[in-house]
Amino acid sequence: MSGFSAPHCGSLRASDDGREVELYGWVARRRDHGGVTFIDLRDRWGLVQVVIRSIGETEVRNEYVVRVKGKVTRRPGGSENPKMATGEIEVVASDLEIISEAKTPPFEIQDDVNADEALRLKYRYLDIRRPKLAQTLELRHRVVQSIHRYMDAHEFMEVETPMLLKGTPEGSRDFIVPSRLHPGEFFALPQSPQQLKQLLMVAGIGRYYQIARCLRDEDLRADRVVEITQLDVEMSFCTEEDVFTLIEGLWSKVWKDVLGIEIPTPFPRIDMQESLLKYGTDKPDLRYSLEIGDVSDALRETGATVLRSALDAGGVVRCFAVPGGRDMSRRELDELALIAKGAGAKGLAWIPGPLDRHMSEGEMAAIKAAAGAGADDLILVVADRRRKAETVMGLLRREIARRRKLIRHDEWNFLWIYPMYLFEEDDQGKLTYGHHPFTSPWPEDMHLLAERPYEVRARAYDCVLNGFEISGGSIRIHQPELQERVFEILGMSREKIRAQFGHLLEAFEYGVPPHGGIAAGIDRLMMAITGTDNIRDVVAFPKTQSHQDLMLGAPSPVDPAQLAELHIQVVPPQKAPS
RNA sequence: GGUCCCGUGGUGUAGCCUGGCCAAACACGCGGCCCUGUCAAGGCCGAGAGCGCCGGUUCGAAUCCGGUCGGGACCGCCA
Repeated sequence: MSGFSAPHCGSLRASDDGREVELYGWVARRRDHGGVTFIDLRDRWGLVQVVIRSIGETEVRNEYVVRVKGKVTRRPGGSENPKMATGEIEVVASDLEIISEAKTPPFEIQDDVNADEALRLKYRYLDIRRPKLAQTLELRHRVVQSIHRYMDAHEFMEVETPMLLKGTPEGSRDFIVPSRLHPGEFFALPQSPQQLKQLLMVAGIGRYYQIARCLRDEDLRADRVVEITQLDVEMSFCTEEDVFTLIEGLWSKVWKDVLGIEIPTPFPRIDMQESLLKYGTDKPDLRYSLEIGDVSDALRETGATVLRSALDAGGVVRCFAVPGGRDMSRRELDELALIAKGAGAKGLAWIPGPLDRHMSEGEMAAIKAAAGAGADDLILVVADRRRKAETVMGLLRREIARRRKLIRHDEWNFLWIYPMYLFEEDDQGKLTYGHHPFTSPWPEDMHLLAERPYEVRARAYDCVLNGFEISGGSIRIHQPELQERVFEILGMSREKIRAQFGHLLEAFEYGVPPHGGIAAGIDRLMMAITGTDNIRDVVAFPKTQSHQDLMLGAPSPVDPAQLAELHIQVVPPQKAPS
């Protein structure tokens, strides 16, 4: 018998009683009682207890790989272990062979051990032996399989797109790959198959999907990795309502398949601007309320100079109530202020607090009303430029929810951010696109394009789950005249457009169907499903914040000959004089 | 590009603020011995770090200061 046909350690049950088996696995734990020794044998499917009595020397240690022959037996009455899935039975060994010995691992292979993450990443193959991580990977597999079944059932065709693409100066920074055959020229790795999927629509595929790897050379966060996996979808002759229905159906199916849970559809929709105002983010977590209010107008004449000066500079004053927050210590408030300052705020005010005596009764009442504050509540107040105030309030709102345990953890809170807006203001106050330059405006807002572009709604949408942006997309522009107008408003030159999007625009001259789509980040989806706030928990081999693979030791220098072949010369960074 | 947090045996922590009582403590793990029903097995014994690295202050540094490396969180960035 080989290990392939052998039963799994973790799969044995009382119904296997009496069965002669051969098991392969790792020694998870050993309990030596002198005359009898118990071994918990582990494989991907779980643990089973092996009983060893008088079969000679059994010098097995933790993490040894062994083969055990024996008989599945019901445990003696009273010695069943209800904490183990295999706890009703045990395997009485008749033979044990050590296949491979093992050094003591650098950390204990146990779910509750909280070893340093760098160490876990270096020995990721040991980390994955921990049942929790192995189960997360399996869950991820089942989610992806469910997605494939659903997309296939709806007649979407999976088409693979190239990994070596043309670079784009727009959007995220590209990872580039040198061309050996074309000195000085480079490919770019895909940030997403965006243009290719639109070309597939021109090609008449109609319904396309792909579970695609995408790479973005940007600085990392707790919910961002360099190499992301996304479900990429595009379809022809569709409206946003079709996309909503498709994706709501998809998540319903996945939740039912994988978690056995019915989720209610359709999902609620929230206007992007409303989300930024009320929740301080474009991906609100509505498993807790803590709604933010604006009190800018009520404080125009206030005597509280810190607030007044922010307003005079064109900023806003925002606030929200911390339920029962009057019990917060000065120390805790200082910590919150530190968080606010860390996010770039000038400061944090609270009521009741030192600012009270500079404000009129009317102003205080307005703030209490806007925050919806009760008698025991404390109100947090931030005054700053609008975007900064939103960021800071969003951050504080999340922090308060965590600290005061206001999150309803049993809830799956799906929602659409819709509508979004076609244009945004960049740091220099210049107009730029909100989603991407092919996003279609709302037909009824066309008259605003020239005069009030910021008010033009976009046929773009994000799907948010428990505060994670799990997908986003849009209906694309397919009319050349409209596309040209949008480029014009964005101030893009004809040459720039030709160089970057020429192939797409040319394709559109050969009969383009109206089309739209969406991309869903599988990594963030898995974060929401598993309830982790660390994206590395749902990736088999993640990189660090500084893009390093601690296990492989990548990136690493390459041989000069290899560089020469690629016509590349390395210029070491200049160390700045200190 | 910026701000902040962390770095003590194999692992996780305590000690650091308020320098000497620390040739560093506790738990787990590891090694040996005992033990026929444990399952975080138990009992006894034992080994294992000079406190990420470099430099400074001091009679004296894990503890204070500067730099540096590594990890993490956040702002910017991520169409």
